[in-house]
Amino acid sequence: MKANRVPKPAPVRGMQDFLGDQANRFDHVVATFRDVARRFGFRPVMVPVVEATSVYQRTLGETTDVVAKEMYTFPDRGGDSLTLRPEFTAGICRAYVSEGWQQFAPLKLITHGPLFRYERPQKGRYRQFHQIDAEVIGAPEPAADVELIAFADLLLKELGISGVTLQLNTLGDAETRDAWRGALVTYFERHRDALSEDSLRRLETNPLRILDSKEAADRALLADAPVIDAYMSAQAGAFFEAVQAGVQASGVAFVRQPQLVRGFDYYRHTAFEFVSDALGAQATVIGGGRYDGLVEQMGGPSTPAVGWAGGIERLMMLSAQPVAPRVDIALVAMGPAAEAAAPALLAELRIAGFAAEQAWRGNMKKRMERAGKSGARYALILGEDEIAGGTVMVKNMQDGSQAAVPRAAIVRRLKEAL
RNA sequence: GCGACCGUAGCUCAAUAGGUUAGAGCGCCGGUUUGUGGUACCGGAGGUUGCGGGUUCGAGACCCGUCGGUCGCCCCA
Repeated sequence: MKANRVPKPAPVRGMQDFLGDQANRFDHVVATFRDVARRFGFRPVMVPVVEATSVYQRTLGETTDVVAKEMYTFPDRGGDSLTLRPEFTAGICRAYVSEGWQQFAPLKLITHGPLFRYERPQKGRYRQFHQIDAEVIGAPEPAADVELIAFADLLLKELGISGVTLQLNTLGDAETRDAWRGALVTYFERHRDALSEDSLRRLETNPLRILDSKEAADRALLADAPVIDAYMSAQAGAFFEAVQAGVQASGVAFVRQPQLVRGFDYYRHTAFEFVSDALGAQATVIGGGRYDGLVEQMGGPSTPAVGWAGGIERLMMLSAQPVAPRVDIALVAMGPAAEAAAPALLAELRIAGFAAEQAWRGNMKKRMERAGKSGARYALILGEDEIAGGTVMVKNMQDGSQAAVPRAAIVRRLKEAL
């Protein structure tokens, strides 16, 4: 009889709970990321989930959607305006300046965690989502860009993800970008009447974005739109050449995508995205680029930097199913004497490095059932007979065979078997 | 913010064109087996059909509203 019905609680819109396979996949993406990062010599950095609103407002660009309508911004009890981080880079640069990390430059950093954007959720897009993130701060060399791209590429391979293509472009240096942008505006102004409604708005807010419009009307105009190469300064051109050569030499396949632009205002030079067509309307799995002016804009010294971020949920959707966490041993202890002896046996097994679990309740059948479901390789049966004889029954869960092993020899014997 | 589709046990779904007591599989609990899992058989618990209103003799099905979900637009990881 349910007296008072409490409505079933739901997670906040666009936020998810993970258990089982989902949680395993999440964990697997992060663990693989850490492992690959280690091979590239990247080190962890931790930064807050919340920053002063100004950290994002100024740097991402006032007119970008993230700043204009997607930030979780709220006043704290002291009246300061805070924002849940919508991306990693700005916060890391803030920390770099706050903590005087220039003394450690060049820094190769990784981090991961939740990000928040107030958007309408859909496939591969959530209000709380998670990213892995890699940044190189304090390196003007194209080799830094190359290494980051190789890092991302190897990560995808290690995750068993295929069918992803690397699109590479340059936005040039500040002069190049400005000149190109000006040419684009002039060009699209001339074709105002042919532009889609959305692109007319983009023309005012972020003209570069017209380049990746999905509207057929817009796409028809793109063929003759000015290409950045025509406005490229010598240095910017040379830089991009070096990046492309390095990526190629790393054995990473890519396609030049001259219409690739990125969402935030701080990007300069290299811009890239690893894209997939298996994510519904979302294409980008990992995206990044160079942001040479950002640290300085934060009030720090002039500092070149590059980085990328990858969506963990998106990587989870693309990765082959990871193996479930391995359980070596399930202990089935029956009777008061056995249950009293269980902790010591478990402690010994765990200290020896085994993944050992114990069923806490039920009759023998139930406990064996649990042992079977846990996927344990061996079940250790400890009952009155074993206690009396100073042994443990070791059962191979694959073939069902079992044998009594002296209690004192148990760890050694399991080490031989596993 | 806009659009389309969808809300039935814990989960995945069913319920002829409105018609008795809303079913099944999986999972869970118990039994066949008072010390042996993965197979099998038997039994059991578990539902205000998202919520509110309306139409009807009668609504899980139809209508309106609302909340939630999914997918798409915008934008992005």
